[in-house]
Amino acid sequence: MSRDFPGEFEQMVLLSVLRLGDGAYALAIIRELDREVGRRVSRGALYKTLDRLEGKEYVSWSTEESTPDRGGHPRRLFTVTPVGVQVLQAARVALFRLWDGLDSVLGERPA
Amino acid sequence: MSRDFPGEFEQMVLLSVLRLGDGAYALAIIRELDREVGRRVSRGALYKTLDRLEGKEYVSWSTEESTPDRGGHPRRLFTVTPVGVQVLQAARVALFRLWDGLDSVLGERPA
DNA sequence: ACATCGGTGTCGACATTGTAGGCATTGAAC
DNA sequence: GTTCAATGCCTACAATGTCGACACCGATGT
Repeated sequence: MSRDFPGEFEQMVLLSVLRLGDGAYALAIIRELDREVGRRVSRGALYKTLDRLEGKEYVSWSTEESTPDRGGHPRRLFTVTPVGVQVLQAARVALFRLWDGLDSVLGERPA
Repeated sequence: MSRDFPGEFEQMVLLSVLRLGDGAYALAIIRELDREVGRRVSRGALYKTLDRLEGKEYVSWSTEESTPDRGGHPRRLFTVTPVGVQVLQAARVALFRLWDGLDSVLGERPA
């Protein structure tokens, strides 16, 4: 029984994938989250979430073709599916609705 | 080991409590969530979340003094603590950061 | 009186999401 | 050929999300 609303972390991961464009593989996502919002997560945590997002068809992926400079597994490059984008839009709309009128409490909208 | 980031639903509940001001008791919150973002939850679900928020000291409450017109337990009136407000602010800033630059994908910011 | 109903809050159980740490693989560097 | 770094994968556990059933008590009917 999948919810309509992605979890808090799922949402951030989806957004990071969007931001990274073609470079969205796991380690890059981790760095992005750390850089942008100071969120530190382990690889295991991230992969788990990515797998779940894949299960809900919010993301899909393909392995990188170019030979990995440094060995090991090839990178998995993620992209957000149209459904994933929809869900993000819906989540954003919902939050804006709830934030509306609360500027005096929460402060001005961040730039 | 409490996280810094409130869960997705926790956040919405906190926002609803803020919106409702003094009228923030459980049933009102449920109606608010349904009205604003179309989210339907049972009372059990909500109380559980409110209790957890209390545990983290993001909300506090007091029972309504005025005699309840219709019997039963007195209403619990919730308020968001300063810490709760802080957390909401932080969450909002984080999301704004991640949304930044994605308008072409997510569409214009909702009013 | 008595049963019923409607608005409350409470509890116990289970599903989903969040999180870490350790293992496996392979090329490069020494 | 040993070590190291960059990957991905798996198992286990913690936190959050969710419901349904229960208990309480005033009002309202009968």
